[in-house]
Amino acid sequence: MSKVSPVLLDEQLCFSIYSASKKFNHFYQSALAPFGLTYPQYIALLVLWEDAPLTVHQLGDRLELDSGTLTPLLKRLEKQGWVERVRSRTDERQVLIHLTDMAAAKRDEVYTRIGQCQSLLGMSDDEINIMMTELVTVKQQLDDVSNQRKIAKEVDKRI
Amino acid sequence: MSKVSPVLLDEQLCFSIYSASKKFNHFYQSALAPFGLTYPQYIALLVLWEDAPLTVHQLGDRLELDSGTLTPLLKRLEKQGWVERVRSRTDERQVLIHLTDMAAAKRDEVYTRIGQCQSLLGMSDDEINIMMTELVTVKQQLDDVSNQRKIAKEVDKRI
DNA sequence: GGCAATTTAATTGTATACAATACTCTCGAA
DNA sequence: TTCGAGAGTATTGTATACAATTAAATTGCC
Repeated sequence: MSKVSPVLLDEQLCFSIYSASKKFNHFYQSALAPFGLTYPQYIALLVLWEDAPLTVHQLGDRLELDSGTLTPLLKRLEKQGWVERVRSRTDERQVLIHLTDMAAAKRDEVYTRIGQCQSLLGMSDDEINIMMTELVTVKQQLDDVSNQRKIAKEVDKRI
Repeated sequence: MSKVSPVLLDEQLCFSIYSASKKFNHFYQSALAPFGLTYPQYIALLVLWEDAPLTVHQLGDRLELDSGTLTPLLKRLEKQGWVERVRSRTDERQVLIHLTDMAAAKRDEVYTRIGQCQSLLGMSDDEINIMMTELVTVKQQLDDVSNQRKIAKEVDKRI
């Protein structure tokens, strides 16, 4: 006759994170309005500004996104003039994502804009680092759990 | 001749949160697989289990979602037998979301399942509370900034 | 060298999100 | 009382996400 404890939305870490993620999305959408970029488009450009060209797969590794999401996203970025998608000649399976001259030219403008908008949040580097460290731990736990399940499934298959 | 500081993906709090949110989504999808629920469907049910019936608007306030997202989501929950959407008789504009008997009957089963899966994460209540407190602060900052912009726009209009 | 297994992108189908708009319904003021 | 403003929901259009499948290219193994 054990009583089940209720699950209350306001006590769920997942919902805090889900909600914060949506707010950040909105914040960046609005910060990047002068450039017409969405948040996922922006982080794709961030990675490319660090190290272009990259294959779709490499970009997906950094962003934790697959080709189902990236292919249409990159086509939109291409249409807007930020990137070029070029089929690799050494390996015809791969598509290399290059930055255009416009993207290179606008990089510092975007960096500056982001810096200004982030300063509005009034968070210290310390506060940010503490949260990121905690988030790394949570994400690691989530990965571990899902890997355990995958391994369990794999083991089941082989029996 | 001031140099613009680069914006590196791995140093962005937004990306940590975005990525954690996706992992949580996946974690719950998998935890709730026996019930065929997605994460957003699950949190809608959580709110309804706390306090049904609710109007679409009231549910949206709790979940921070609008009718554009909730209407189709609730139709899917209805099709799967979790809720009933009933046009209010006292105010024909409103639609009341009621839980079905099946939803009431399965509540404790879902609560139990979630409790078991969360325990796999191995996080203490303290750790969770600390993170949630920090997230509240971040979200408040994000709200403040976007409200400031809204007010600024409003002021501009009136000039 | 030849072919099965693997790798890489693209495609398909389903489910969020959300801005903008449309459509009812309600309520309050002239 | 009636009409216009506002509220509540649904719809439309665009952009993610991601599982599952497809298609083409490459690699590995004999």
